[in-house]
Amino acid sequence: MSPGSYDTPMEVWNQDAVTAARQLIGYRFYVKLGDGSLVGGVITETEAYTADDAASHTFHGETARNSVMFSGAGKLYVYFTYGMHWCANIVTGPDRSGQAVLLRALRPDSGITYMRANRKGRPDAELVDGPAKLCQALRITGDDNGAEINEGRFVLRTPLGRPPTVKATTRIGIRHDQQRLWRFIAISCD
DNA sequence: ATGGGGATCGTCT
DNA sequence: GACGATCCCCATC
Repeated sequence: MSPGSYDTPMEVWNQDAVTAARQLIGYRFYVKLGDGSLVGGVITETEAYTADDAASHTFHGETARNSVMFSGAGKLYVYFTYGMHWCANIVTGPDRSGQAVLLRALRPDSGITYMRANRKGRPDAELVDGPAKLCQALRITGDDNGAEINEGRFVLRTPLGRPPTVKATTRIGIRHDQQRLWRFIAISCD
């Protein structure tokens, strides 16, 4: 695949979560600040969650918390966990199928100063190397649950360089369906 | 370098 | 009432 031939962000999130999670590695995710500047970087780690997957919030059907995952692709699903952490997902297609891609890590390329301020005292290598750290660095909270990507303050863009090599492994922190290799990690990435 | 446990509260049974 | 799609600190090697 040559530069310029990437699927658009909308084409990516309209697919099922597993396909989208793999493809999103190398895409770029940002929050737009009030002054128009971007904070974020290259997506280097994702996980897929589907409705027939016991590890997913949607496995037991629609509830108040997970309703955004059933409300159409291209939105942000943000949930609160362990009494203190936020985690962010991109809802994928098919619409209303209860699927999403957890954003687990970025390689920062914009707004480092903002991320350092939100992750005070942490070395640069630990600014956005986990799902809750990512939300902390970009100040994503429950207020952002349901936000439409590329229509408001959240920006998803195609890769700049060559597509990365991607490795699939077991997902982190789950008890059920550990045999599914639905965690995707960038090995080499431009 | 690696591993165990505490923090902390919304969500669902 | 139990447990989590986690992180951080501290102990130990």
